[in-house]
Amino acid sequence: MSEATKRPIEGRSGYAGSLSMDDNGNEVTLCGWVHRRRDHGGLIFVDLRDRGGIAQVVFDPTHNQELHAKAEALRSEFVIAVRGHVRPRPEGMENLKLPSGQVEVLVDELIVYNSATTIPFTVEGESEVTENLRLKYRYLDLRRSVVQQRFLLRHRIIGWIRRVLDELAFVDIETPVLTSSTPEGARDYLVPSRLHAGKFYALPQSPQLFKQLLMIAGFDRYYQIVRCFRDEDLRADRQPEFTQLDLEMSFVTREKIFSVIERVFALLYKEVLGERANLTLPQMTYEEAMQLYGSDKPDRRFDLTIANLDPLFKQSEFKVFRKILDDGGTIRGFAAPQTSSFSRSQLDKLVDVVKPLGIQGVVWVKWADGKVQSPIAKYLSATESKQLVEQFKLADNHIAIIIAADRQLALTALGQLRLHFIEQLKLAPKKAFDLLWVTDFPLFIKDDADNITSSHHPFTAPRQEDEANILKAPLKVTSQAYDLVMNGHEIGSGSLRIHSEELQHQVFEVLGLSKTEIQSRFGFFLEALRYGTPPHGGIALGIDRIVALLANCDSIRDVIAFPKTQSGTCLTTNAPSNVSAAQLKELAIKVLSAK
RNA sequence: GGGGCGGUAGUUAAGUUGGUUAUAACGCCGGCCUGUCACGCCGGAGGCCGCGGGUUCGAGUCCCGUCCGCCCCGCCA
Repeated sequence: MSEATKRPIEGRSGYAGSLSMDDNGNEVTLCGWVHRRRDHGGLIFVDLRDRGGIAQVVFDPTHNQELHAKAEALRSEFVIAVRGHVRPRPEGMENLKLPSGQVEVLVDELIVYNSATTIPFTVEGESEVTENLRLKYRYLDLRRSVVQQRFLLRHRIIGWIRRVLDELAFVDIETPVLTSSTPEGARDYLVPSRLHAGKFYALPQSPQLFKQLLMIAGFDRYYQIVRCFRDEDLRADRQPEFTQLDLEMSFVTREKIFSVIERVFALLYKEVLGERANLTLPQMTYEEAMQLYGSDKPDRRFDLTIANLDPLFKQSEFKVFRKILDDGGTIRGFAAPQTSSFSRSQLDKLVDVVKPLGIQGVVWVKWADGKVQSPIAKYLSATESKQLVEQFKLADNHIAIIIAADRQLALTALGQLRLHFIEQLKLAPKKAFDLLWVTDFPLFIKDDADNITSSHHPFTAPRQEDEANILKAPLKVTSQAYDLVMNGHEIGSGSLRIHSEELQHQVFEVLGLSKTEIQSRFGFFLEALRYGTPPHGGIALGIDRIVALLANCDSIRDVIAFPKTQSGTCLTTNAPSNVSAAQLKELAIKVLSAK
């Protein structure tokens, strides 16, 4: 038994990373992991790591022979505590890379709480380890400083959100996780009910109806940072369970809701950028966004906006373009600086991205050596070429992409190509973050099977002037829905809600629900609307996406402690897993096939 | 459901037209070293080349299937 274990160390005096000259001469106790050991035969240096960072601790045989011998057995990731005195490093031996690099701790006591076998990958730095290994050993991955920083940021972001909303008199209320299926469009996760054989709970895709009921109850301002579930295929920005800031307000205008969110983001910007941001975010209608960016979530950090070329080609001799126009189609395009040089065939290939959309007529035009180069160059008149160059302000070696097609198709395709070119040409964004509101979405859209569905969700209010047209011309109705868009990602979505039973019933009718269906699924809600429902509205923000963007991560997996893989499994725990026959029997469930 | 990329020591990668004993770096183990901080020097161990089949005298390499991971389309308001 060493001296140390006879006199147990009682708690740490602080975090390793925060040691500085202010602690000079003080006795400190540090607890953590052996980050690295440098054994000089004589002196042994150990980088002790904890949540706060790293401090160098020194074992000197001339100071304590026994302790030095003990330190020789230390290895990476051993869990230790040391007590010792802080002293300045010798002249010229300071480590400027380390915040605590001015000082070190000469150790008087050492406890080894636990050894560690060689870990699968190093905790040090931003080592490139494949993600499946990182996820299998996520608890080791989470020891790494860069990874830890993201979760500390996430914690601070959520802290700011709660403080702002608390200040604005919002009430945090929890809603059920075991609930009934609500029509958010996505597939539900189902939970079998043991007490009601054959019946299922659904995990919430959002607490939509509950928060509206809370408005009817009179809470006036509600929020919740809440887990939501959607059983759909995964992506870099989509996980089956994700965290939402869900909020709802009564007696409110759209602008009031915007201002609450803008206040939140002012603080988040300050947290991340250290600067106070503009409190009023720009707004753009859905229509404008589609026209200029070919997307309802425009990435305005880049120019390359889409232009309408109909007037230019109105009188064109080029039959292909003329025919499209005569058939009620449109000709649109955007221009891009060609930062790297692409050959004809490379340009042809770049444009292939939109083939799956069914676009045939994608045409590139390159301005080089004072003339227009393009597969269709010979069909264009001199005036048309000249106007094209002028309209797009084409400088040398710039390119323009033109699509002639049905309006919706042309815009969506150009929107995709625009993003594709930004990526391929490695264009630099104009700023780090761009936030805006996209407003005035259509209330309904047609799906592939030509059915009418809600473009937001069925509880979204139409514009007041459109209310009368709901049943007559539903597809022409504009909603009071809005999205919050950051750097081309939808990070929030909300609306003013319907608060009249009659209107709500009409919307269900438009969606093709029968009277019985409406009654059985939403009867409770329609009834609730009868008992004095205030006008209300709200929004839900995707916390994972926001944190990922602010932390400059490519995937929301990087800001979720234990995320799922693309096939929905958890590599740390191996979920989902088999259950016993007894469990299934209890739930009255028979599994038809299993892998 | 579909398209693309990847899987080789503990880790990250290289591995040519199929050809002797599958390389390197880091890590690991042992030795030496009193001012290092990516410590240094010397030595050593370490392989189901994702898995299964096929072609071949011979497969990490070619073919088929399959599993896992990632990106995307569909899907997800």
